[in-house]
Amino acid sequence: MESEKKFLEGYNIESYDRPSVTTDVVIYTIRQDDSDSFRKDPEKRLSVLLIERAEHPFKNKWALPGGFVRMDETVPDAAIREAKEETGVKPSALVYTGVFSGLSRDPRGRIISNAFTCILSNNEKATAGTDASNAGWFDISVREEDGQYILTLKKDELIFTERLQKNQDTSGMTSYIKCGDNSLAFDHSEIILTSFLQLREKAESFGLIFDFLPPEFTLAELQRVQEIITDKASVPANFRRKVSEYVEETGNISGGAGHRPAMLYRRRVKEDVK
Amino acid sequence: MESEKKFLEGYNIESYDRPSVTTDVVIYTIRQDDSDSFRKDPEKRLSVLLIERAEHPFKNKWALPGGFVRMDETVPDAAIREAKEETGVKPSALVYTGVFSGLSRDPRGRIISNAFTCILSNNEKATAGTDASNAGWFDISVREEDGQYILTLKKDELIFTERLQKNQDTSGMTSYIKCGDNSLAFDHSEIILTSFLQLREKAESFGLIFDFLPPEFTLAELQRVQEIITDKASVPANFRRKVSEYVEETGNISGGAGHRPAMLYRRRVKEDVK
DNA sequence: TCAAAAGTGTTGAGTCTACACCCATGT
DNA sequence: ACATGGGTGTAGACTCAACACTTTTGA
Repeated sequence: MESEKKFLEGYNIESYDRPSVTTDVVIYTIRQDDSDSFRKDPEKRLSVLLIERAEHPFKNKWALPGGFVRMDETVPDAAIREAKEETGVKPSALVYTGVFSGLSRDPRGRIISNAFTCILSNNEKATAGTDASNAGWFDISVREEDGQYILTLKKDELIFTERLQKNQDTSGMTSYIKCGDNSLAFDHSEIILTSFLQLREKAESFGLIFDFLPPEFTLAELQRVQEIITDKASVPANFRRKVSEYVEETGNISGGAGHRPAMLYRRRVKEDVK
Repeated sequence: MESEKKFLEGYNIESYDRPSVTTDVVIYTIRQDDSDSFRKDPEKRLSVLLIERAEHPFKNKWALPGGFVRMDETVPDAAIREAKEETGVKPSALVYTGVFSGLSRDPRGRIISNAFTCILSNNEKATAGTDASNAGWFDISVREEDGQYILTLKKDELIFTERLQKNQDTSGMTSYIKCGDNSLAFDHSEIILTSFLQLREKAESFGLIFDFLPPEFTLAELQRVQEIITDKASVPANFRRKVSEYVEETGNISGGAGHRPAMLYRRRVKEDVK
């Protein structure tokens, strides 16, 4: 097409006002304390990676890993790059979370962020943070109280609590609006809540829970992951029956844990015909 | 914070290379033919709004409504504006669909699009297109054939067929890749497929189907909407029982069709305690 | 020996599907 | 009258939560 070629030669995209684009990543993992009893499973907690900002804006506040999307990478690639930079590990389960584009979400100017959720399996030993930045895992919990969500992030003595109000605009878009002041940078508490609610919903139907574990795992480990995320206990006998359609036996046996060894399973790849 | 203020004064966001941001909107409605029998329900079809591009790039190709996000509006607001411009009506059910950020998706340069799905209730009489643009409703259907999705869009004699391959990258992001040449502009066939699969999944669990109908409707109408989208028939007796938790009676009665009048229902607002 | 977890079996409640059947209407 | 959609009832299949019970290990 000759005329299209000519059009493109005359077209300069730089000549229009436009926003900047960043990506932010909510990285989850499950951490455990050292065991107190030799037999008992150590307590495990769902955690999110945050970074203490070394530079303005929001200097010294904690924020999600993230940054500007480069000209030569897609948005998901940028998210993977950010996650790898902060943990040293390529995350699994990159899931799209949403756009965050409030007009004053960033004091530097008009910046639109595309947020992703991803998961680090607990056998990868991630190095939280680079030399340049101070990073840390925060235990996350969310509870609902008269229509508001209360998000709590906790790392040792550092505790952030944010109240967020669910909002449906006239077109049916749902978003979450902070009540009160920032304890996290930007609108990151909204991003984290959005991401967490997505994660919890998927985990209830056995989605994303496999990504927290190594390729081979016991059903009890898998059940524990689901329970930690959804905050709902289930009966082992029932869990193993419901999950059976998603897993298959490896033939290997776990051992060395003060009790009867368990069959190791792997995730079932395809939807096999029944 | 004095130092933050100073930082921001020295910060010029314009000095960085950055992509442009657009939004594209997949607008659905359900259309019906004129009735052939006085009694029988007219046949209904799910349709998507497309616009024939008047300008380069992709001049004379059909594309989704969309455009650049302005500096003074959020991304969802831009989507609502675009939808209103092309239909004259404010759409309901704006749902986030995804980011599309392939490096060469737009010949004008690096452009990232955030796509939305929205729905026009069939009682609004939308005026497809503005004076400036040629717009039209295309019947949409998707079928699966040995692992590929086949998307068909049809308006009178105009028929577009696109084959798309499901792709999971190593991080678990799923996307759909066109096989063969473009019959639609940009990567819009991928956006439409992504949107449609989301719509169908939600419709199966009674999501989004209400937005195709006026505020008061009969259960048969609602059932028809679900059947059109999911392409699965259900038994009326069972449908009405399953849907009962999402609706409530209005007390009004429909009439004037060649058969027994039906109770009109509305969407139930809250999750009432049982 | 025994605490802890692995794993199987069973029962009763509830849900879902398919089908049979009657109702009300406008032409 | 009758085709068409509105609406209720129900038997059998299936699913699921809860609980009882046996097995196997390492210290």
